[in-house]
Formats: sequence, C-alpha cells, structure tokens
Amino acid sequence: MQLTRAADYAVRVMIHMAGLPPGTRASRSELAEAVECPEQFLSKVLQSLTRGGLVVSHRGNTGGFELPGGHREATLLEVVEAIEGRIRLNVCLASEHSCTRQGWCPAHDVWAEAQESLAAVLQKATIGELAERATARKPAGLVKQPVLN
Amino acid sequence: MQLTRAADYAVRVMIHMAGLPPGTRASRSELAEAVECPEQFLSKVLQSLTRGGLVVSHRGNTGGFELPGGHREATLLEVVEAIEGRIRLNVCLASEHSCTRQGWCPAHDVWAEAQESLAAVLQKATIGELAERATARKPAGLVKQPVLN
DNA sequence: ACCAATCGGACAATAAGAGTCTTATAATAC
DNA sequence: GTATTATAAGACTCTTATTGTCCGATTGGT
Repeated sequence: MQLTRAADYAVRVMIHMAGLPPGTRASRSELAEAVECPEQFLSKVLQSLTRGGLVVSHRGNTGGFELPGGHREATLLEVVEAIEGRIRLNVCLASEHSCTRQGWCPAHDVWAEAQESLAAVLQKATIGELAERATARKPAGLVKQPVLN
Repeated sequence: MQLTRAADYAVRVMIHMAGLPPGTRASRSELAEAVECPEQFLSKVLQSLTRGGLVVSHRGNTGGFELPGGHREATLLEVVEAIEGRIRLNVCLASEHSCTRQGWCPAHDVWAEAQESLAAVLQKATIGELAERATARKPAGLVKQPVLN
C-alpha cells in the first residue's frame, strides 16, 4: 500500500520540469541530480513518462527531455498511473467479475470509495501549480527550511 | 499501491464475525470457508488480529475466535493497520526527517492529503455497519461454494 | 489421558521493487 | 562520413515482500 520509488521520482521530475522556463530541454544527468535519483534508474522512469506522452525525449548530442508543448496541466494521478498503471486498491476492483463476492460484499464499496477519494486528491493537483508552489517556497540559495510543528 | 491479500482477508473475516450473534465462537476452518481463504494462511491473519486486540482467540477443544466483548465498532482502518502497519502512501510521510526535500517539496503535501483522505474513508466504515449491510444484501439461503483444494 | 483446537516458528515459491550494465540508435558537430 | 554525445531498450542482479504451507508445541475441555 505504498507508492513505488519510481512513481515518486516521476512526480519529482515532472514538477521540476514544470518549474523550468517553457521549452527548456533538460538532460538526464541534470534531472537526476535535481531529483536525487540514480541516473540509470531515472532513465527508466523517464522512458515510462515518454511512452505515456507526459514528456518528450530527444536523442543525440543536444538531447534531453522537455514537457510536450510546455504544457503543465498534467495531474499527479496521470503521472503516477503512467508509472504504476491504473490505481487499484484491491484486486476486487479490477473488473466486474474478479471477485466471487461481488454483489453483496459490503467491503467492496468501501474500497471503491477509498480509491475514488485517493484518486480525486491526486487528480486535482497539477504539476504546474506544484511547480509554482515549489519555487515560491524554495528561496534561490536554499540551505534548509525549518520544519513545521 | 495495493492492499495485501492478508488485509483483505482480515476485513472479510472481521465483517463475517460481526455478522454472527454476539458471543459466537467461530472455528478457524469455519471462518476460512466463509472468507474463501486458505485455512493456514487465515491462521496467520487471525494471529495478527489477535495481537492487535481486534479478536480474541481460545485454544483447546472448544476453541475458536470471537470479537472481544462482541464489540463491532472496529473500523476498516484499524483492521487494515493491524495487518499492514500504519498506512504510508510514500516514504516521505514516515517521519519529519525522512526526506531531505521536506519543507519545500510541494508533492509532500499532496501525499499527505491523499493519505488522509484514504484513511478517512476507511475510518468511517465500521465492521458492524458493514456486517448489517452484508446480511441485508445476501440472499437468505445463499449456497456455500465448495472450496477448491 | 485423550482429543481437538489454536500458536508459533521454519520453510518455500513467486513476484515485485530498485537499480545496474551493456548494447543499440539517433542527432549533431566536425 | 565519422566521431561524439545523448537517450532507448533489454538483460541482468540483488533484496525484500507476499502468499502460502508444514509441523511440532501448547492449551483447554471431556
């Protein structure tokens, strides 16, 4: 019941890219550093994001990654699902016939509602907003921010 | 990002027990059949629930499991957490210092909110309510399905 | 004392997670 | 055209978690 590291890195890297000037092409090593992720592993993450159409990749000498059309409206739900596939809190939510107890098992409804509620939170957060919040909070030469409470 | 089978079985078994007359002592094999779970595996699940105080176990000839004091107010959140431990949607939610990006990373807040929202749904569902809903929905003479082994 | 039941530890098979490494392949600069 | 530099993609490894199973120990009632 936990996000994978890959999905976490994916969100980080998307937010980071959304914070760059539109059209910026960022290299893998640059992103890996910003996101605190092993470069080769981030490679895999970026490939998934590329396949999902959330970033575009360019090979060759001046290659790198950028947001397609600089659009920053992707939601966290989209990013997470590009890496992990559709969110399914329980196996019984997979299909209409994946559970013999469907139709009367009252837990089913709760799983469905919980999943819906979780997805809703992730869906209303766009990487654009989060990138703004990040730059607002992170002063240019950040040392360390005091932790709340 | 999925519930374990063990947690699913735990919820099933708790709901089943909450649907029995108060004070009923159910044997493991009986529960295993009702819950469609391998008996030995359910044994482990029941042990966790016992350690968490959500059921009481009795050994010996007339042994079995029952809800402590017949109380049916346990929530799905309690049941799930008795099996899986505290719900943590992301590693950065573990402690205040588990992530170097805390204090400015805007994703953190979203994970926290999503987790909160998920937990809230699970917390407002008690096994008593769900048991009532189950008996209401499940046709009276529902034929029990033979277990495949 | 016996029987029937749970407890608890050991074991095993499989899958998933988290990376790493190596070999393509593409784009640019020369 | 070739060298250079960057990503793509697949094979590979290591570790941990999941999902069980098995069996002897313990417990409680008859």
